Parts: sequence; C-alpha cells; structure tokens
Amino acid sequence: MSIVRKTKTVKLVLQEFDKINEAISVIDLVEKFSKKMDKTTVYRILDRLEDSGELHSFIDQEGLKRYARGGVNSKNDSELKSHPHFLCEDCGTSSCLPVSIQIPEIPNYSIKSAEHFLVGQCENCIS
Amino acid sequence: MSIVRKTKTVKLVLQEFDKINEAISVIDLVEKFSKKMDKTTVYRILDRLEDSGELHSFIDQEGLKRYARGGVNSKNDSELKSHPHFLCEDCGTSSCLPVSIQIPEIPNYSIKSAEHFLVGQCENCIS
DNA sequence: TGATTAATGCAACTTAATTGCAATAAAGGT
DNA sequence: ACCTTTATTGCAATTAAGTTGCATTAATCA
Repeated sequence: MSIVRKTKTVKLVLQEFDKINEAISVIDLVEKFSKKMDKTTVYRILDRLEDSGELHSFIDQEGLKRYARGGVNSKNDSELKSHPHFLCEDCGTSSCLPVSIQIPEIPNYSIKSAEHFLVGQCENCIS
Repeated sequence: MSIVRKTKTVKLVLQEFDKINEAISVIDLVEKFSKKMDKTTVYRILDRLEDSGELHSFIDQEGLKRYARGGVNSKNDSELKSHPHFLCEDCGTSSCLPVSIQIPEIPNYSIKSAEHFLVGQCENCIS
C-alpha cells in the first residue's frame, strides 16, 4: 500500500479513467500520453494506483494488461463471486460487467481467485 | 484447418501432451524441447495443432500462452457453458477443470466466447 | 523555506512471440 | 523405390510489452 502523491501525471491518468469508464489497456494509455509522460511513468503510476486500490487490473485474451476503476474483485467476497471483464469484438472497448459469476464447488480444490473474460458485442454494437 | 504432417517434432509435442495431462505454457515447451527443436518450430507446431483441433489455448493470468488437449471450448455449445482453466499457486501446474460455468444473461450484450481462469490449490497441494 | 523522499525521464535491457528465407523432409502418385 | 510437390524446419533478425538502474525533479510536511 504505497503512498500515492497527486502529481500532474497521476492526475492526468485518473482524469482519463473518469472520462472513459472502461478497462483501458496499458499500451493504449502509453500511446495516449506519449507526449505528456514517459511510458515507464505510465506503468509505474498504474502499478501504484492498483496498489492503493483505486484501480484493478487483468490480462485480456490477447495477453495485454488492462486497468479499470475500482478495487480488486471479490476481495472480501467469501462466496467467491466476481465480475467478468468484457471485450466488444466490434468496437474494441472493454468494460467490467455488473453481474456476478458463480463458481461451482470443485471437490478437493480450493479456489482463491477467479478471472472471467468474455468476448462478444456490447450494447452499442449489437444490431 | 491446415494439414498437419506427422513429423518427428510434431510427434514429440503430441507425446508430451499424452504424458502430461495439463495445460502447458509455450515457454515450458520451448525450454523442454530446446535440444530437440527450435523455438520457432514449437510455436508453429502448436499453432497448427490448435488449428486442426487437437489442442486449444488460452492466456493465463501472467499473460503467458498455454495449450491443452482438446478442441476449443464451447464450440458447439449453444448454452455458452465452458470449462475453466486452473492454476495451482503451490505446484504451478495448470489444467482444465471438468466443470461448466454458467454465464448469466446480460441484457443488450451478446456473448460469443468466455475464458475462465481460476487460481488456488489443486488436489495434490491442498492440505 | 528547507529537508525528505516519492516520482519521473531516459536509456538500456529482458522476454515472449513473430517474420523472412533458404534448406529439408513428409506424402502421394507413378 | 523414385520423383515431385509443398509443408515444415532452423536460423537469424525483428517486434512488442514490460522492467530496471540511476541521476534528476518535484510533492509533501514540519
């Protein structure tokens, strides 16, 4: 739980997450801020914001890291439900879906965390 | 659906999947076969075997690609159930779990595919 | 305001994965 | 068994995401 100073660059990153209520890939952010800050800085800011609980991250189906607002999923959810992450294959936007996915009991296995990644069409792109 | 010739190297890879009934990461395979074949060959063989339906792949929570026996999940499963992939945080083995995860209906969204990645302790490591 | 130390920029590096191309070896027909 | 076709392989070089070390800069707070 590192201390996060409200530097100019941190503010810019947070503003972006305010503006776009989506899960944004790191490379998108690096690209978007290429004139404002170094890519290392983007990576480190995201790291810190995740540490502090302002963002959470996941790896999408292409292996790219994405960040979205909010703390880690199912942190104090003893029932092990968690929200899925979604990617629209048409418009490319990614988001957290406000549903909970039930993980069945698996005999002799202990499940600590779960990540669900769904691909399909979002409400804007569905015909 | 490319044609897959039964070359020496292809046989070696398939033997490995016979021997180890797990989801194996590409880098593990590259390392394991470093004396037998080039890493490019490993990548391409896995590609072809996935194409032909003998293997399926997914990206684990570290962004590494893993392959396991069997065709793609939920290919002709209209109910959109699919099996989760599991990683044991103790012994590091990964496998397909023989349970089906139900994806809830999401209004105005169309879900085409789903990937579930669970982390915990496997039957051998659970105390 | 000054001291402390978190945060940044830059360059170099690591690692997974991809590409081009010439050489090799399966597979099928004769 | 041999020849032809073309899939497959090895090698070297390249791409792309992400990381690390370090000197410099700038928040924060007494």
